[in-house]
Amino acid sequence: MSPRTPEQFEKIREAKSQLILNTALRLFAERGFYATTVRAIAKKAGVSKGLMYNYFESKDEILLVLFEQFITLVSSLLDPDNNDEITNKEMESFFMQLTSTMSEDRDYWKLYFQLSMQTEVLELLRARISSGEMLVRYVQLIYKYFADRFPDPKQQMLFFSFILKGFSLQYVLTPESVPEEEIEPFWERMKEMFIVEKKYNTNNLNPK
Amino acid sequence: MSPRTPEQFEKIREAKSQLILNTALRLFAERGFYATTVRAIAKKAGVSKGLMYNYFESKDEILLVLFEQFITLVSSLLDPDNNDEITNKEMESFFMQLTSTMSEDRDYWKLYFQLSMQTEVLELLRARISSGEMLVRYVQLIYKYFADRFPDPKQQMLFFSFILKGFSLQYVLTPESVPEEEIEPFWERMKEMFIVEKKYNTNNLNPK
Amino acid sequence: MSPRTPEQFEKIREAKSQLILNTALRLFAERGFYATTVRAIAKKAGVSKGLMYNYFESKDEILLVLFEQFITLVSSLLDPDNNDEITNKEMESFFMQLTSTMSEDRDYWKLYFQLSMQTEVLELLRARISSGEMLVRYVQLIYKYFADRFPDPKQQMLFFSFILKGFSLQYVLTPESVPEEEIEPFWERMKEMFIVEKKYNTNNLNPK
Amino acid sequence: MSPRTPEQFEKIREAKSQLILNTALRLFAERGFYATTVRAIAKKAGVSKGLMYNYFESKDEILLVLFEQFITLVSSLLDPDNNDEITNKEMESFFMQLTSTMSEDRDYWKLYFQLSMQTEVLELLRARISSGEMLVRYVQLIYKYFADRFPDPKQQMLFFSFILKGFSLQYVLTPESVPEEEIEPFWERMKEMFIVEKKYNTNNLNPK
DNA sequence: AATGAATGAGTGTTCATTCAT
DNA sequence: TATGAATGAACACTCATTCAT
Repeated sequence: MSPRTPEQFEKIREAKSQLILNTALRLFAERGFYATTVRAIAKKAGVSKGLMYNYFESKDEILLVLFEQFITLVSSLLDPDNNDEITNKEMESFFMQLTSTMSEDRDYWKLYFQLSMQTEVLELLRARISSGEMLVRYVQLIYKYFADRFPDPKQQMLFFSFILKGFSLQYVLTPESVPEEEIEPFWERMKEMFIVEKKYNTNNLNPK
Repeated sequence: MSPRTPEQFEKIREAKSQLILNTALRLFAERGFYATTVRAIAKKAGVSKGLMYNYFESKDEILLVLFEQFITLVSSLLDPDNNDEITNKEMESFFMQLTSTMSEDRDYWKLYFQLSMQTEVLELLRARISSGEMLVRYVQLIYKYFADRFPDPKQQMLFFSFILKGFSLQYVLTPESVPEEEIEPFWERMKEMFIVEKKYNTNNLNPK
Repeated sequence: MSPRTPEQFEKIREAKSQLILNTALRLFAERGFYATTVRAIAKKAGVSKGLMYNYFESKDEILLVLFEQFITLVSSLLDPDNNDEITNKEMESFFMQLTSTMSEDRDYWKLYFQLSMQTEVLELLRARISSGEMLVRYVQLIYKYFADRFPDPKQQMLFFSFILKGFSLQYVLTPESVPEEEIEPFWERMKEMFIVEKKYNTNNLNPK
Repeated sequence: MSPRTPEQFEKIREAKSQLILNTALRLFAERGFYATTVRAIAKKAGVSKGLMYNYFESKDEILLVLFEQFITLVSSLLDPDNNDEITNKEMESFFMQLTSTMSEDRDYWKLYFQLSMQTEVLELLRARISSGEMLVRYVQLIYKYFADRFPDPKQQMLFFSFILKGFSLQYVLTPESVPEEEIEPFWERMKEMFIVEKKYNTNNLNPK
């Protein structure tokens, strides 16, 4: 048999790597990070424990990579065409995408919410996550959105974030508690509340 | 020397027991249940590992007792004078108490949110928690509140729960992200939205 | 109230001591030495753990004292009037007493058999038991009994000891497997086999 | 390098497994089950504590496997060619095998006797041992043997069991107390007593 | 690239024993 | 004399990680 080309090797590595990641994600979301053993991931993925360490340095690193994938996922949601400001259209599209990503990538979201409650795991990630600055940028953009439209932008933004957070949490963790037929009206209400004509045209990007 | 009286023993037990519970609560909230070792609790509480098992059957039981204390805490918040329905006044007072309990008993709430993300720990509790029915009762009461006031009670209640959940989460986990001066306006807005005159006077307690 | 006299104190001590011993014996026989905790003995005896150490140095010492009481019990069984030899009558009475002591003091016997299987516990006792020499004397007496009556005393004595050991074991540990009505015939058979006229009149006390 | 083949792994597992079992058996027989720590087994077997749990679920399971091996051992002794009845020849051969197995597999027998005195350990085994029915069958066969040969089969069988039990106990626990040269005559005597012509030809398998 | 046997530090838990009262 | 809170060494067991093959 002819030896595999380097490209083929790379492909195999890539596939195995994703297999392990996907399996780990499912188990982390299901049972929690601590309660999931490396052995369990290996077994479910159909590979040996040893092989996993060929792809990832540690259990922690698997989590880290998954978290980075999640950040990328979320980033793509938020990413507006125009980097200077978020338009009403973009906001509306963001609403729609949010519901769909939470359905499709529920495990990522479950994991995310799980982690956000556990300071000690977050520490582990924070040190190695480089996307911090990006988030700051988004917060600024969103603040501008509200500042352009409301006399009390901080209050509006806070309220907005509470609702989104609450919805996400409930929709991700206990989807059965959010009736299908109420989702559409919910977003309609959100649009009415927060998607309004731009009035103030500020350039101040800083919430403070 | 004469031995301690039973009352003295009871006093000692009560004090130590609370000391251990408080220490455990702080650590659980800080680091998470799994990441907190029995040794760490003992050390921080200034007692021996062995003594902890004199007071609690297991690490799990400590969690259980803390959870029960939390349930009691929450129950007292929700308990309306009149068991048949929640009045506007009671709802208003509930809003106020919520903020204060989340400040004062932040660790209980942190622990609660943590647990609500971790299915496997919840299982452990669910089997031994008897307060389930009580909660059902509350949900019914709250539903009646909305049914009495709004033409679309399910939507309102859902929206209401999203906001409360989002606020609680943010206020408990990252209080620094909720500016002090925005809290009062937030509750005002909540009152405007949800505390309105009773109109429909339904007797149907069931959301379905 | 007048203070107790030293004699009264002594009486109280004696009674408490026996209470603890009896309780321990029952539990040891029931559950085994290792599986019986000091706490369990204290609880069942209705005294505090601390008090037990007022009477006995350790859990091991309780066992030791019980074992010594057992040795005393057995000694009284074997003790013939005439120290020089065992008569037919004495042997017959020994048979009878054996059955009755095994009924009445079953717990002591159970404990004894338990210990005889556990080398490590025996070591503990052996070092502190002083009754060893006495037993040697008995073996010599019994050997003389057989030497006086049989041409093959060693074989007879061995057979005799097998049967007694087997009977005792079964009667003590699983009395329900020894039908009441078969006990009398069993001893009759033993008498026929081993209680015979003295023939050889040896003075040789040594089996070898 | 290429990984080991499954066969190689199986071989390693088998060897290690037996190594651990043998070491455990020796220590259990020597010191008793409770007094033997997992650490001690690991140390003596020259493996790590952790590895033992790769092969056995628990210390209890090691005991269970050893007990099952013992049951298999004993079964092979008792198993007559003809399942309907035990012949004189089979009984004679049983006598011979008994002595040899007790010499060769003394540790198994020591462990067995130890366990039969300790109710609490037995409970552990009883729940998981499936060989109970087989033993009932043997008892029936042996009863038939006596019923076919003696007018008082129950008495004979009882006597028989006492002697065997007594002999076994003494031979296993204190072999030095059973002189080599007396063993042959002992079995001769047993043969004379219990191996006789078949007379009654009963079909009743039940002792009652 | 791939395996799983092997490790050992760490976990929750037990229990005989001590000691302040 | 009497109590039970308190200790800590020891226990059975777990699991991320390493490594010979």
